[in-house]
Amino acid sequence: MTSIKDVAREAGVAISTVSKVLNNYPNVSDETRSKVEEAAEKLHFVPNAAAAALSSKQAARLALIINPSDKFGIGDEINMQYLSGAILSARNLGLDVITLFSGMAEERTPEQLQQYLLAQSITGIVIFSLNKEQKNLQELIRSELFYTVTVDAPFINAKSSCVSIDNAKAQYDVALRMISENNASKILYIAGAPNGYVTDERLEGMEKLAAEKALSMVVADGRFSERTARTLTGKLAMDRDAVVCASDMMAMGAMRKLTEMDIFKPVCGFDGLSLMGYAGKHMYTVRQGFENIASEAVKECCRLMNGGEGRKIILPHEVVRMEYEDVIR
Amino acid sequence: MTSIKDVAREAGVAISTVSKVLNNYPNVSDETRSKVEEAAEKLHFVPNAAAAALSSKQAARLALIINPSDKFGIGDEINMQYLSGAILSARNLGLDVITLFSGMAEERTPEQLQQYLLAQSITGIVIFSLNKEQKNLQELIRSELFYTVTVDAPFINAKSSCVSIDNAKAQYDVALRMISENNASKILYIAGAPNGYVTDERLEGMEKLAAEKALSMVVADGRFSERTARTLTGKLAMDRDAVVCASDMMAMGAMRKLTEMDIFKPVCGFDGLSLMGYAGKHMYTVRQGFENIASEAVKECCRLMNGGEGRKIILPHEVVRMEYEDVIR
DNA sequence: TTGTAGGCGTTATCAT
DNA sequence: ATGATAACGCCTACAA
Repeated sequence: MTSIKDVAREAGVAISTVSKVLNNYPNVSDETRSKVEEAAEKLHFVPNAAAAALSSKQAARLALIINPSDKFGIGDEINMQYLSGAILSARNLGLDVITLFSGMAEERTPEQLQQYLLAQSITGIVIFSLNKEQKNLQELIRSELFYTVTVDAPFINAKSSCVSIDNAKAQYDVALRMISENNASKILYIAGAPNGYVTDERLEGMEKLAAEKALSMVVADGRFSERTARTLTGKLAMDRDAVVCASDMMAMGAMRKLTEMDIFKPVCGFDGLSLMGYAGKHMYTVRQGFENIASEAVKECCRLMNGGEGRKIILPHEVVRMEYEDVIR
Repeated sequence: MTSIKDVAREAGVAISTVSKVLNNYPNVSDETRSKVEEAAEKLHFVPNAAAAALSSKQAARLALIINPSDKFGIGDEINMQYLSGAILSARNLGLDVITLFSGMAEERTPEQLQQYLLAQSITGIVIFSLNKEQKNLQELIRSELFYTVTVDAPFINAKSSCVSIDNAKAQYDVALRMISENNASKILYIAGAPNGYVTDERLEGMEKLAAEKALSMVVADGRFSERTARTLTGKLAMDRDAVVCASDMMAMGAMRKLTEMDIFKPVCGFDGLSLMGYAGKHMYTVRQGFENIASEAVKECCRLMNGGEGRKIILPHEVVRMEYEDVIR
């Protein structure tokens, strides 16, 4: 492993000079600079990240914490996009990244978690889909020991920002679209889980729509569960015109139940999962740009690390209809 | 950040003594040991990974390279499980991990890739679902600069092992099960992509079955594409008794086409995606334990790093039928 | 059994 | 503009 020392010898200069060249410091003659660059090139020099980190040149490390819902399955599409967007963005910003699953975070005490992250030289954390039950992570955010960015959870302080789409607006938009096209006025709204921060926001959007359009609305707690949504649909959808669901998985459950009952009522979802294309019912849903969200979250974390203030970032969403032909490859 | 120095002061011993205790060296009195352990506990001491790495105690770093097929979608379930299994396993072994997407690897020259990995102090690499077109990664393996483990690709040398299920056997097993239950003798086999290493193995298993059971078999190249499988089914399935697909996505395409044509023929897939539960046709498929595979791959990489020989590891598979009730939550 | 001291590869401060 | 040199936190002979 060739080190800065070898480069210095090869170029016939001091170690510190090499360091200056490598880090683009001023006060280095062009001549010396090119000499050093040549030597580095020739020896295939690669700076040692660990050593650089040790000597205070903290190449900031980010921890990405993703939240696989229960076991794995259809919804992982979302996490994969989060990861992809975040990792790519981090590389562009020259940030080192480690990936963690939220389980690892909640399994240990807040202190252990902190220490672990410190030991890993973590300076920033991006948490995807934090929910109200993850107390450890929340405490971590509040401790302000690290710069944190939460996706879909409203935590803001001096060292933390949050990013998400406008969930209320999105829920309003997608429901409005479906209701208008189908002349529906009696709605079953299957909400998300009480422990989800987006649940309230989406419900709020729905209530606004109901008020504006004088809709009759029944609200049920679907817990983001396909099975629960299916049951609820069986019980509550009979006298309704349409079913609005706070997630695609629940929309799938609702639609399936309706099909089983051999009646058709329009259903809409939320997230834009490919799975929706398989339903064959042209359901409207909200497409969130997960990769973009993750990318922005990482950038925001970077901004915080550079002294920026914590803030709330709202990203765009889009109402779409998922067709089989569009989702298959 | 509390360091080994603080622990030493707190325990009233020398730094080196603390180090010895922490690294389980012999020749430390029980008394001193417990004194140090107490101090470490009290101060929430966690060794600094970067520093440890610097001073020859190379806490090996692993790079996980995952291969998102084209864009994101249903199949990401697999990659998430790979990631989860690998990250968990790595943590248990005390390995540091970075996650990369294969795109990043193929975008740069082999040299750039090497340099990047060296700069990151990577010593081991686990590559999931490598295919024949990824020349950069293949060159990386052959260079023997790093210890590598490939999943589902047959690369073995002094510093690399491979792990996978027995694809031939698995294809044989699942097809046999379906064929027996349906008394099928004229088969359409929709194979995977020519650039996939598992494609040939699975075909081989299928050919063995065809020979043994004297089946009439038509083989088509489905390229692991749902759309292609759909087209092929339309063209070739008419006079067949059953359709065997080398992937679940293709099985979905085949089944959908058959449904559209309003005829029923048994179809089986390969992988065990949750999506199969939504088909409502009780298709057989092969469940691979992706988490377990990833976990074993990481362990194997660790073994290589400790001087083990490169080898081939075969993990178990299981023929299952995916039911809606089993996959939903 | 315990402590001392040198070194890992960089960066940063301060002379020169 | 350049070069010594002291950290950074830890490991490891080697000395006591």
